[in-house]
Amino acid sequence: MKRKITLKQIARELDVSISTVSKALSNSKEISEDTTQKIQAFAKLYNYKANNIALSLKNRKTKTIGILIPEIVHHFFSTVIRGIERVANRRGYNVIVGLSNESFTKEIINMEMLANGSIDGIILSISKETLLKQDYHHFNATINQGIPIVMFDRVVNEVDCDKVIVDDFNGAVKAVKKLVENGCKNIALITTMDYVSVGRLRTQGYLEALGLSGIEANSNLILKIDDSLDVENHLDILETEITQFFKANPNIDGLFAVNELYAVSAMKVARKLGLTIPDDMQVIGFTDGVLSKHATPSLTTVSQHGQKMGEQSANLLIDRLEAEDNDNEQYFTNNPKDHDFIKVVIETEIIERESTK
Amino acid sequence: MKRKITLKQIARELDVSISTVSKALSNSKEISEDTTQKIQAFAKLYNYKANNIALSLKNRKTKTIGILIPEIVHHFFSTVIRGIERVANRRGYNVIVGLSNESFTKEIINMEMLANGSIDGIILSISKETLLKQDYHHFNATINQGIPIVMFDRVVNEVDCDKVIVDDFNGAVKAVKKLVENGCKNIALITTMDYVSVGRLRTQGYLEALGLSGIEANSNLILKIDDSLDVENHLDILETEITQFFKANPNIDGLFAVNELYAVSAMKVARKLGLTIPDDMQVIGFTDGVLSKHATPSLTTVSQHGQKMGEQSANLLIDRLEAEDNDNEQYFTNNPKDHDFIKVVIETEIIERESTK
DNA sequence: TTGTATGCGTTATCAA
DNA sequence: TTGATAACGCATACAA
Repeated sequence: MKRKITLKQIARELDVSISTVSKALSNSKEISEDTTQKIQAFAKLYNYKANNIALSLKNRKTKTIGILIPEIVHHFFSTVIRGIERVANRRGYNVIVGLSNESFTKEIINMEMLANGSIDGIILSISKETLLKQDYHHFNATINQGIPIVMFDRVVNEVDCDKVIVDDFNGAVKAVKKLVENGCKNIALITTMDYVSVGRLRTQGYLEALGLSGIEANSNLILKIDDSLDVENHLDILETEITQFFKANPNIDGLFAVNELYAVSAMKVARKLGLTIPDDMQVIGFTDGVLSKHATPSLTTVSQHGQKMGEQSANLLIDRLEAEDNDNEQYFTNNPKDHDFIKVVIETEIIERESTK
Repeated sequence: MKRKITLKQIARELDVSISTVSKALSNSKEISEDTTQKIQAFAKLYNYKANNIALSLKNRKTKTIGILIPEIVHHFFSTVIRGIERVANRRGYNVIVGLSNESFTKEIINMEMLANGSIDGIILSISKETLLKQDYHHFNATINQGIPIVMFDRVVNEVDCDKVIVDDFNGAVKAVKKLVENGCKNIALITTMDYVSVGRLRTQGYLEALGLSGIEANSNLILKIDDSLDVENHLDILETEITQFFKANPNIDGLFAVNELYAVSAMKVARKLGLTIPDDMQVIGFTDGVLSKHATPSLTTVSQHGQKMGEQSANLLIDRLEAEDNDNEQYFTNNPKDHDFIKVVIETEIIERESTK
C-alpha cells in the first residue's frame, strides 16, 4: 500500500527543497523550466494531489459547505440537496450533510460539529422542534463566528441571513382560486400546526383566496394535523383523522392540502368513502414529488421547485463566501453590506393533473 | 464578529504557554488544579472548541466518512444515507456526500476529491456507467492509498472490499414463488439491462423460481428496459413499452418487477387496458418505498431494507477504520486480515399489500 | 533560480 | 508543574 505522496517526499526524492516543488507544481515562473518539468513529471507519475486538510488549515477555508436539514428521506429535501450539490461542485465546493431529524438538540450538535472548522458556510432548513421552541441562538452564534448561513423553505425572521423561500402564500392563493374557478363551493383545507411557517403561510393563502372570491371561511372545513410527535402509526392516525373530517363535512367538493402526503391520503380516504375524484371532489396539493406524479388519480400540485431552491441557496452562499475573500477588512467591521441580506422568493406554478377538472 | 478562539489566544490572554492550555483542557494531571480551573473557565466562557481541521491534520484522520452514490432523489438511496448517518454520528463521525449522477467521470472526480484527505473511508454504490464500462481502477486506486471502501447494493467482484447487499436472488425467488402459489400461470418479468448486477440477480431469481415450480420460462414474458440514457420523457417511454408488452401478451396474470417504479407504472398501464389488480393480474415489486405504500392499489413488495444496509455499511467501515488504529503495523504489511473482506447479505422479506391476493 | 523560515491550530515529547 | 519545540502538509515572504 502506497500512502499518498507529499511535497516533502517529492522534494527529498528529487533532491530539491519543498518550496521549489510547491512552486514548480503551481507553474510559478520563478522556477526554471528544467526543474519544473522534472518535478511535474515526477508528481504526475506518483499521482500527487495536494492534501485538502493541509490546504484548509493554511487557507482558513475548507471549500466545503454544510447542509443541515430535518430529514433526508423526503423527496423535497433530497431535491434541494441535489440542487445544492450541483452548483457547489460546479463552483469547486464539496458538500457535507447533517440531519437534525426534526430535533432541536441534534440541530445544535450538528451545527457545532460543522461550525468547528469543517465548513465555510451552512445551508439549512429549520427543524420543527426549533420552530416550536422559537430558540434560534445557535444560528446567531454561528453567524457571529463569521460563518454565513442561508436558510431555505423553513425560515424565520429572527435570524439575519440570506433566505430562499417559495411563495407559499401566493401558491396557496393560486391553488384555491383554481378550485373556485373549477366550480367548487365548499373548499376544505388540510394543514399543519401553525408553528411551521410554511403551513401558516399556506393557510393564510387559503383564507385570502376565499376572501377574494367572496366565500366565507368556515373553520369546520379546516383540518390541522399535529405531526410533531413522529409516531410509528402516523399514517393510520392521519387517515383516521381525515375520515372523520370528511364524514363530518360531506359537502366538501374541493380540497387544498399543504403537502402531497396529506393530499394523497385524502384521495385514498375519499375513494374509500365512495367519492370519485375529481367528479365529487377536486384535490390540489403542495410540493411536486413522486407521490403526486404516480398517485391515482395523479395529483394536481403547486410545485415547490426544490432543486431550484437548492441551486439558489448555494449560489447565494458561495457568492457571499467569495465576496468576503475580496474586501475582507471592510466587510467585517460595520460595513452596511453586512446587513444587506437577500431574500429570494421562488415563484410557484400549478401543475395540472387528473385530480382537478 | 468574534472569530473562533484558539489555544494561542487563550494562552496569551492568560499568560501561560500554549501547551499548558492544551493539557489543561484535556484534564492532564500534569497541570495544577488552579491553572486547570482558570483555563477551563476561560475556555468555557469563550466557548472554545478545538478546530477540526487542525486535529485532522495532526491525527491524520478526519473522522468523517464519504458517501458516493449515483443519485440522491431516490427513496432507496436516501434511506441508506439516513442509516449511514445514524451510526456514523453515534460513533463520532461526520458524513460527506458526493453524487455520481450515474456518470463514470463524475464518480472518479468525486472519489479523488474525497480521497484527497477529506475522509477516512468511503461507502459507495457503483454508477451505471461504471458498471457498463467495467472499469474499476479508481476503486482499487483509493483502496491502495489506504482508504477502505465499503460497497452496497451495486457491488462488483473485481474489487476487494467489504460489501453489503440484499439477497436479490432469493428475494426474487420468494416473490415469484408467491405469485405461483397465488395461482398465476403466466408470470411476466420487467427488469433492467443485465449489466446492473441487481437486475441480473433478480432476473436469475425469477428464472430459478419458475424452474422450481416446473414452469417453463418464456422469453416473450420478459421485458428488459434500457434506462441507461436518462432522457426527459423516460416515463412516457416506459409506459409505452409496457403497453406494447401487455398487448403482445394478453395472457399475463402475474408480474414481477425489479423496482417499484416499473411495478407502479405497470399497474397504471394495466388499469388503462381495463385490467383489475389483483384480480386479473397480481403484481409484486422490489424495494419498498413511498410509491409502493401509496400506490393504488398499494403494492406488494420485496423490501430492500435501505436503512439497515446503510447502518451495516457504516459499522463495517468504522470497524475497519478503528481496527487500523490498533494493530497498525501488522495490518498493513501482508497480514492475512487484509484480505478478510466481509460480505453482509441482508435478508429480504415480502411485504404483502393489495396488489396480490 | 533556488532555498529558508514562518504560520495555519493541535498534540506529544522532552527539557526546565 | 510548566514551557519550548517539533510535526502534520502546504504556501509564501523573504533571503541567498
